[in-house]
Amino acid sequence: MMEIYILNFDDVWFSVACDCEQIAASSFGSTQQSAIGKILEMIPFDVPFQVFHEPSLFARSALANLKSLYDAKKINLDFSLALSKLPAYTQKVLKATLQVPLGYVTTYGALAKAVGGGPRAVGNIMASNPFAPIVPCHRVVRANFKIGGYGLGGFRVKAELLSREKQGFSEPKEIMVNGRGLEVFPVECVLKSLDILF
DNA sequence: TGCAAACCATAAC
DNA sequence: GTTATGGTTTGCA
Repeated sequence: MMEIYILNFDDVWFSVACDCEQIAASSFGSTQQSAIGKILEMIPFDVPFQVFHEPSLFARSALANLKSLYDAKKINLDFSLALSKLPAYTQKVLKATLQVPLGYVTTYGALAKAVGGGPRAVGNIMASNPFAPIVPCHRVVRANFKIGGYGLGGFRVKAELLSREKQGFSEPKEIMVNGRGLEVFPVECVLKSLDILF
C-alpha cells in the first residue's frame, strides 16, 4: 500500500509518496490540489494508495526536509529514495544530480558528460524527476546559463528557488561523481543572466 | 541572434 | 521492433 502524505508550510504544499519507509516520489505546489495531482501522476495506476493528512513519523521528517530544501537550507541527504525500480541510466543521472551542492548549478551537457549519454536524455530525466525537490533538478540549467524549463511551476518557480539559494560563491569548481568530474558553477551565473534580479 | 541538424535514453505504440 | 519526444547543444550563416 502506497501512502501519500501532504502538508502545508508557509503557503506551500508538500507531498510525499511513501512505500515501506522509502520515498517513492515527492513534489510540491502552491495549492493542495497541484501537490497531490503531481504526485499521483508519478505513481503507477495499478498501485493501491491512500492519502493522509496526519503524517507518520517517517513522512513528517521527509516533509520537513522538503520544506528545508525549499528554503535553501542544508539537509542531511541520507534519504532512502526508491530508486531501484527505475532504469539504470535514470538512477545514475538522479544520483549525480544529488551531488550538486547548495549554491551551485550545473548544466545538462556537463551532467551528460559526467554520466555518459547526451544532454537531451538528461533533460528528459529531469522533466520526469519523481523526487522534486529532493533531487535538485532546479540546479540544472542550460549551457548558456539560461534557466531552461521546469515542470512543477514553470521557469518562475525554478528562478525563485535558485535566487533563494544564493551563497555568494564566485568561482566554478569540479566535484567528483562516480569517478568522473562534474563541473558546477555558482548560482549567481544564472541569476545574472536573468532579466529579473531579485 | 536565429535556425538546422545531431544527440540519446525512455516511453508509448 | 519502431517511432516519437524532449527542461539540449553546437555550428554556421
